[in-house]
Amino acid sequence: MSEPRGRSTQRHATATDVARLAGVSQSAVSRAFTPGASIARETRARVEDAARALGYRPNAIARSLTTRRSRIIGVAAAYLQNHFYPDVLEALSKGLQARGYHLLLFTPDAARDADPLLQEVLAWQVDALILASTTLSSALAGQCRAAGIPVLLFNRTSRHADVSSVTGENLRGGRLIAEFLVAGGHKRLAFIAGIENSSTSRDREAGFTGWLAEHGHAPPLREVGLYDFEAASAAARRLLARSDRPDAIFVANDHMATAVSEVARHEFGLRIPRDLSLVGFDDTGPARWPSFSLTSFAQPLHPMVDAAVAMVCEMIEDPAAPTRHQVVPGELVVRGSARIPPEGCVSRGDALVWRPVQETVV
Amino acid sequence: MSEPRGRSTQRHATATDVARLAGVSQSAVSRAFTPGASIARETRARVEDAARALGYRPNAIARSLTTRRSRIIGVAAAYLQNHFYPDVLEALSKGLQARGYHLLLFTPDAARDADPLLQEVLAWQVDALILASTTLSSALAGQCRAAGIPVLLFNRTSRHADVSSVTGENLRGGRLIAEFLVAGGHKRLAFIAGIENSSTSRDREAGFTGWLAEHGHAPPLREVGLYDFEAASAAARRLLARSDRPDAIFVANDHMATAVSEVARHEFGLRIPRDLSLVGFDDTGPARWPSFSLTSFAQPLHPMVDAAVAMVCEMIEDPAAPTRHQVVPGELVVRGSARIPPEGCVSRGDALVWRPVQETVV
DNA sequence: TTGAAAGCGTTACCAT
DNA sequence: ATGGTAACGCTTTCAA
Repeated sequence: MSEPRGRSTQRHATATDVARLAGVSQSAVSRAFTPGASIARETRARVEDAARALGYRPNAIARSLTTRRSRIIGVAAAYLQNHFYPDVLEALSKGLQARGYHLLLFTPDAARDADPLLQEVLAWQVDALILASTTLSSALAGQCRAAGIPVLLFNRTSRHADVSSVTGENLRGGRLIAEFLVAGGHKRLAFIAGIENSSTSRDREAGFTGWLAEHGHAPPLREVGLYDFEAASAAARRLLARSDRPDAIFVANDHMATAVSEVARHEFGLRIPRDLSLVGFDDTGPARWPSFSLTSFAQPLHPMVDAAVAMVCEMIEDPAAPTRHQVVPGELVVRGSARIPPEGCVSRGDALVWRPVQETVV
Repeated sequence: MSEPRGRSTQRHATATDVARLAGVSQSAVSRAFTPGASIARETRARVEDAARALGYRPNAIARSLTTRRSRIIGVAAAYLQNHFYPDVLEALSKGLQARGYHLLLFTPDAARDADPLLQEVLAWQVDALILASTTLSSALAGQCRAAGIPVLLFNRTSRHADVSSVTGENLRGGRLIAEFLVAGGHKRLAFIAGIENSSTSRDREAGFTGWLAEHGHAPPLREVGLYDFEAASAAARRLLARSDRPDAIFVANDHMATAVSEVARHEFGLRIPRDLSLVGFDDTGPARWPSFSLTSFAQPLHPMVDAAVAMVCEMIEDPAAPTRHQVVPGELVVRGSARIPPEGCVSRGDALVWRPVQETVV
């Protein structure tokens, strides 16, 4: 071991090493690894041989420094307990990897405030940032935009900052669910919200209560479940312990809806949907299992992720592009957790969905 | 906009800009942002003011290039459907972020083979790689080690490559479950494996069948569930349709165990644990909900993640450190999905765990 | 098509 | 304690 400075015996081969071995210039090596570059067929072959021999791979970090594009996309995610997000993360990662991007994970720590997270995001020169966390203040989004980093909100929007977003049909879903429950003959409706100031929960609620109000129904009872399993369980307990217990609950997402289902059946001995109808939102994970068989407004994963990938790439290509709010259509998937109205169900693929004869358009 | 070349109006401030404004050298700026550097209190203050004024943050990419440490840790994850992994990912990310590392996500695509993934991992100069995917061949681990990158296997081991790992007590868990089921008076046992050649499934099975053999019991029936919800459901159907239907099934993880529970109750009308006992492994997610109330050998998330974080950091500090296989102790959490033996249950915290009077040591 | 050379934004090593 | 300067490994002009 006569190496004077290497901390590891394994010194990575660099483009210069390859150039020396191939008998070409270092620039030629760079060209050999640049898709559209002008290089002679034979030169490329020589470089490739040498590279193989040395186990050379272009250093992505160095490349990022010169190209000023990191090909890294930051993703701030939390609440991975909610099954929707891991699925999103996996699909996003695959989609972006196919386009040569990688996801750098930022996990907001409730203990620390958002600022250090912002600093880290900025430090890493991410090409874009995807916010898939309801928790994170929209302030972060605004600051990144201000710093010139394209930001995409996934499954949420922001009314303060002017930031692009991909969401499901939160408003329409809420309306449809109201109509569905009323058509099912329910008399005492309730809503369990997620986090109060999250756009997703607000929109779903607005659709729900909006439709009810427009059609002369009493406003629903209301509790807050904070998108959390335990908090949603507690909300359910409060609701179900009332003397005027609701006969139908719309829960702002499936994750909380499964909690409500558990409490209703196992703690209150209620039969679903005989004693209580339950409708969720997302149509993911355990909600589909027979034990829950949840009627739920679907947020179609792949269309949403595809839209997100396309938008992110577009924003990177053209940072000046105008903000867009893409809403991906879903449908109300009917299963066994809520009483089924006499009319309006049509089978679609392997699922049953509900389509009111004449949907009231907002 | 007279800027001739900027693609974005927002050009990031560099250390040179800050130096100019603060009236110091660029080296001084670097020192101001380097924790242990020797710099006068007053100089640092001047630099900090200037930095604040310009919105300056050291460029992590450039830093990585000179320090030859990216402070990025690659994590290859898949099967995020299994609730255990999202939890792991979130905890790992938090733990590493606290130590100044970030996770770069690599999602193996079943369609492509592992080689491009390796190339990408290498290109990114990750400081270490955590493999938290049962799918990925251990070949990847070996190649990374060969390239001088510290590799840590999480929730799996490899017998081919000489790679460090953090796992739960797969072997002991399997043995304990065998003992538990026999003590519960079950006569016809079955095992549902994950992926055949995954160390995790193999070890759990080896513990299970090993104990049975040592104590003169017939070998269990066996099916393969591939760690997949649908495949596990199918395995359960095959098992439960037999004329000599098992009276207890040990399923290699909770994710599959919930599938088995669904099939047993909803398709076969079996009552659990009266007609069938079920034991899983992991003690995560839906398994804890009343609907499943799964008896399961716990893999304690935080101890495992803490161990992983510590080991990764250690490996980065000292790449020559010997391989270590850390086994994090767990215990058999007793709930309602399996008949409870007359003796051996002790309450521990808010859970009931099973401790045979005199555990047979391997 | 090719090679030389100038960055990219840092850190690290020198002298001072 | 400080400033000058040489890397780090690459892409990208610019001439040839």
